[in-house]
Amino acid sequence: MEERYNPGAVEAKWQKTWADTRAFAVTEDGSKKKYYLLEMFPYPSGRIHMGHVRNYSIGDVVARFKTLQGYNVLHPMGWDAFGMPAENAAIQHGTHPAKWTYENIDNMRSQLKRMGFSYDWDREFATCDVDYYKWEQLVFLKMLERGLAYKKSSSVNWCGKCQTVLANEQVDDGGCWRCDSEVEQKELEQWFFKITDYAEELLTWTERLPGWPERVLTMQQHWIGRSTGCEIGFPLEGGKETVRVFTTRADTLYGATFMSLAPEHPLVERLVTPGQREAVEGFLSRVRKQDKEQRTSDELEKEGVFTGSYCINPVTGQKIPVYLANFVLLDYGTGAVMAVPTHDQRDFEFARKYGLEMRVVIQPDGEPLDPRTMERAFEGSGILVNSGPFDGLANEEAKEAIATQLEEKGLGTKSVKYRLRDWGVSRQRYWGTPIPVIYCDSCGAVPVPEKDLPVILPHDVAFTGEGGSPLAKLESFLKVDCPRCGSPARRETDTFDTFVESSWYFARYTCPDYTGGPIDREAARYWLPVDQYIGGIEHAVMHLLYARFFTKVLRDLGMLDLDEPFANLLTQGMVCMETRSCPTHGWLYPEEAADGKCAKCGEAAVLGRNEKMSKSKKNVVDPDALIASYGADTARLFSLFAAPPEKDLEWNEQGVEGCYRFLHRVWRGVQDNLELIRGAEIPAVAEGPARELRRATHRTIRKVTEDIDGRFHFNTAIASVMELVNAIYAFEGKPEHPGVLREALEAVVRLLAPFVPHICHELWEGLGHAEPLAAAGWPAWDAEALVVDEVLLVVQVNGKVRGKVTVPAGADEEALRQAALAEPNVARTLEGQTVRKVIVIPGRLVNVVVG
RNA sequence: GCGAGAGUGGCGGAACUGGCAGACGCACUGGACUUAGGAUCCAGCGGGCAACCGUGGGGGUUCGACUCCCCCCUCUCGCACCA
Repeated sequence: MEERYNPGAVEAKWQKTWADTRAFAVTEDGSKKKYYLLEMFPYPSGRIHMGHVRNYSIGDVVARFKTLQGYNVLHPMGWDAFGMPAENAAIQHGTHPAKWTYENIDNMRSQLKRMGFSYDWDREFATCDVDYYKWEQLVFLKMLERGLAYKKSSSVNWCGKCQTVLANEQVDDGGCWRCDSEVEQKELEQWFFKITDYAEELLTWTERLPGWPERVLTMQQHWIGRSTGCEIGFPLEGGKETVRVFTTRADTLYGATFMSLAPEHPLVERLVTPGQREAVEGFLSRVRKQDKEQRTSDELEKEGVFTGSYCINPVTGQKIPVYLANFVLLDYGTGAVMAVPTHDQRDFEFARKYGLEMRVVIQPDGEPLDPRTMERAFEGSGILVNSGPFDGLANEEAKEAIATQLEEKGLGTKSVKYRLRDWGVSRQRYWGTPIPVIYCDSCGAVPVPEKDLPVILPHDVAFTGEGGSPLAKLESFLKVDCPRCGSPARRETDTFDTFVESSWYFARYTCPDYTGGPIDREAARYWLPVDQYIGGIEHAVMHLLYARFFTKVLRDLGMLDLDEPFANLLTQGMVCMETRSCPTHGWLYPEEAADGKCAKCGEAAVLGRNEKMSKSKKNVVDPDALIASYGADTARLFSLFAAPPEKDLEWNEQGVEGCYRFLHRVWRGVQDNLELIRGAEIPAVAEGPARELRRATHRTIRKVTEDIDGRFHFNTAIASVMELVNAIYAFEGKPEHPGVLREALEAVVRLLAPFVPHICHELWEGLGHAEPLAAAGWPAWDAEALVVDEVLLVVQVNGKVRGKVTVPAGADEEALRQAALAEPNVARTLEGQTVRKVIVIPGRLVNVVVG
């Protein structure tokens, strides 16, 4: 063991040992309790960033802790490798997406290895490996058989100049990010997964996931958005057809004075009268120019147009006009809304704008409502009026009564609707899993037969960023014989949304080399569910909901015996950092403004807020530089110590110094006492300072154990070890109890091992242990050493601290009361006052109430 | 706009079920050691002379509120084709 702490040498030594011995490779072992720890796998963007360092440091603490506790821990790592950035790199720099991706993976793998994370690298895979995505194609075919995958028309962002589909992210302020021309909405036939079939199960299971943060479950519940209501048919005037609407407010039916349809509603074409055609066309072309972001956010001006047609309110018999409205969505409910302007704010604004009739049907207590003077819709509860036989009913009761009568008369049905929409998985892009379907002029869409899988993503294509997917231009890929009739046909050129790959990778880690199907049920039965899943809060809804959905699909396809994939979830906060900018040169990297001035012009740099690290804002910290100057252990320690995992982490370089200093301090503490403590025995009984140190040692063991296990309060766990180290330094110079000192130092090394594994393994070896630290297991605390004789009692008068008094540990309430009242400062405060009440909380405080 | 969170010294944070607000670390100040110190060790460190005042702002519940309730402000995340 070297005299001075040299992280570079220590870390290289242990990383080599771990790699050579495949220290973290695991297999199914029925004799041990399993623990599956998973962090969300990274997208191979090129280099790891501080968000990765933090995420994977958090996971590694838990993995190493559980391993030390004796669990058989599966801790895998891989790559979420399909996606847009690879294709963009190809368009901009001519690098093939595969080359770009695999090179990035090589890079990032070595960076992760340099961090000393305890991964079973034998299980590594990338989702762009054929051996991964071919199984996804198989799952798709099974879903197709079951009707869980289907095709329908849906709109996409379309740049007419580039002749290509744009992601929402590629639309800047309504314009194409590459050519800035106006983006339009275009209807395309696309593949969907029927996640709505699972809406009810996904919702009810949110009640059975106690290991998930409440806020994530709440967000998912709202996303699924179950609402009970009723579907009502409004007959078209002079026709046989009815327009079906869904409403949760059947109680307001008598106040429905017009109807709003989604612009994409299938009846639109038939409803438009010749006189209104021009107005409707104009409206539709404006709506098409609003991208999805705008349509779904409510920032845009409520706008609509009259179709020229009318339908009949089924209970009043009144003829009501049918409008198209930009805020009505085809995907939700029936795509048609009965409009009640007096009791719905959106309908109110719409009616005022177009001068439509308003009728009050619910009266609140007090001021009667008058449609002529109302300033906004009344959405509260009240008593029904103008509602025929239902007048006088409370509106909540009327919901049920009206719905029941509609059912009896065959005019409507009670029903449940969800806000959740089916999952569109088609992407008009190259770098993704090819969708295994063939189109034949006579047979239609034909699934690729299982024996013909995989449909391999071809390598040699041209990337221009224009004219749609490169696959569509590759004859050798496109041209194929129809598997059903043998006549010339063409392949599907769309690829899957990359969320599909990340919806089942956790299951593939249990059997990455399995060739009999997507998942080896035996391996999956042993390892799944994931005991602890860790990742960014930004995935609270979409990724986590899709993964839950996919698990249930795989279960129903007989591929997996599991209802929910993740038993416990930890969502970590963002890593942020201050931004700096120069009035003339814009954003500056930290090193370009080291002295508070712009390195280019000397102008004072403007210090911005803490923001999520991003290349565009130039507020990034390169983990490599950090590791080079301080080592991986310091980088890990800081990212864990600076904030609790679920909080956003604000980066500041000075805190890193403190962690580095602490590790030096630990090293010296061991090094300076090596001679003294060699072979020293831990005494059964100790007195005075030695007893205090033993108590501190065991208190720290308990604290760290409880902080890691389930609570994930790593920052306080580390703080408590720092306190123990301070106690050890204070104890030095009292060499009469070397055994107590040895016990304390060894506790520090063992407790820190999950956080800073390299230095701890080295120190453990230096302490003369033949067995590696991993074999020593996790330390237990000795309840006997924790016993205290005296406790400090806080004495308050009217809730304000007036004194403190030391009392025997087991003193009864009366003794505490006496001791409190006798405390000199308390007694002085109480002079001349009447004591009304004395509240005694044993072991904590006494509050004397006077007045 | 809708949904979900967060806000505590100069800074990051602690206070677990309502019970000493500010643990631990950074920064800063002083001291020791030293040829030297940007190393190390020790000590101090919310504001105020004090009574007291202090957990984003305002109200409430309670013997007692950072913690519970109501209103408001600010910031962060998500909003279905970024992953």
